[in-house]
Amino acid sequence: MKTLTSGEIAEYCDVNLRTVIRWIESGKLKGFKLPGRGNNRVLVEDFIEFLERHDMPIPDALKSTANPSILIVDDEMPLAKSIQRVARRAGYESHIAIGGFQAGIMLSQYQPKIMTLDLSMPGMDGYSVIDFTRKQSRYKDLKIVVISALDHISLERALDLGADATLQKPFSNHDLTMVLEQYMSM
Amino acid sequence: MKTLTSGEIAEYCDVNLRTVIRWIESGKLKGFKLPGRGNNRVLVEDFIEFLERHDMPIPDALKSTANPSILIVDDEMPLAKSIQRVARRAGYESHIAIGGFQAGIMLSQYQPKIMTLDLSMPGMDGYSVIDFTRKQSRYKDLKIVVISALDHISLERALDLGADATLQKPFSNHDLTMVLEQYMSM
DNA sequence: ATTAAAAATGTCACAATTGTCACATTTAAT
DNA sequence: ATTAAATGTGACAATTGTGACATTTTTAAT
Repeated sequence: MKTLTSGEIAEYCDVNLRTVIRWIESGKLKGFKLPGRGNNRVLVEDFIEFLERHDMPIPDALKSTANPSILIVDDEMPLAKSIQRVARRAGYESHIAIGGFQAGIMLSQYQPKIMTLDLSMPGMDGYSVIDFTRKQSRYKDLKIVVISALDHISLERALDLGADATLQKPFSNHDLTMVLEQYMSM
Repeated sequence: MKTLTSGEIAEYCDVNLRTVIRWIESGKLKGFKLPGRGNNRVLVEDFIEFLERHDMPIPDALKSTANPSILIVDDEMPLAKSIQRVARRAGYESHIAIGGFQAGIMLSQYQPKIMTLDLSMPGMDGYSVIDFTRKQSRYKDLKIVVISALDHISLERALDLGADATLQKPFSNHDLTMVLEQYMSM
């Protein structure tokens, strides 16, 4: 639960400390007060939300602290491993989730930049995963890469629900690398 | 009677340890001292009361105590709703997750005190959910109540994997209430 | 364009709170 | 029992909040 002081925010925004305090007092910037004399603290996420709401630039120092990772959701271990190999060769850290439950837990745990999702997992509705994720504002920046052997119509539907890209099986390592690189650099 | 050290509180509040000790000394935060040199300890409930009194954010890890809730994992909406009714009558807040992915996300989001889990969900391996959850230290205090129409052997296996209680379908509202009350009061 | 009023931001000094540091001591872990 | 990690303390440094007022920027009307 990282927080920022009014002074730090003042510096980030290149603005006077007095002004930051006024933003907080007027409710424009959500914050809370320490019990002492009421020194202000702001959650980083609230500050970022504030910056985005006002189209203000986000300081590099606040852009996702952890090194960005990829979450591979697939119940076929060999395929998952293969995707992981490609990711590693491209220089990215990744984690494998077998099944929906693990995927949900690991998604919130690792806050990955990209989630690759196998649509044709037995007994797991990939569409609802996409749909549910997209309705959570917390994951609005997550890139969803759908992987599937299904037909064109199915991939289209995934895109409609909010997937960012699709890869039809079988796909080349090169294609996968391209997609990963594209989104990891965003 | 879980307690927190001054250091843990400092971390939760993203504040210096010195400051936490001052809060305690000035009576703003209720605590007590160990016999040794007087190292400080604070009851979780006192800490939460303190946070609420000052409109400070409550760390995820403490949500299960601050706002105890029940996560109902079931893909049969009628049954899920019925469990929710029982929970509400007993005075507990609850959320329904349809499918494993939602369950995973909502588990980390709400940090519930209890998770009811339908073992016989099509295409979702309830056992692996139990197993995976139990291996995460984060959820070591989560109570897992398995609900199923399966035979005794299956329920036994769930317990072996780490479930805390089982309810065989059909179950009475009374039995469910008993189980919920037992764990919610822990 | 010009101008005046309104709103937002900056300045300054002082007091209160919070952070830092080194070191002794206690807890926790092995 | 031994060792590593966490905690308490005092003195002092740095940051922060506040009120009153000066400046700047925005808005609206002419």
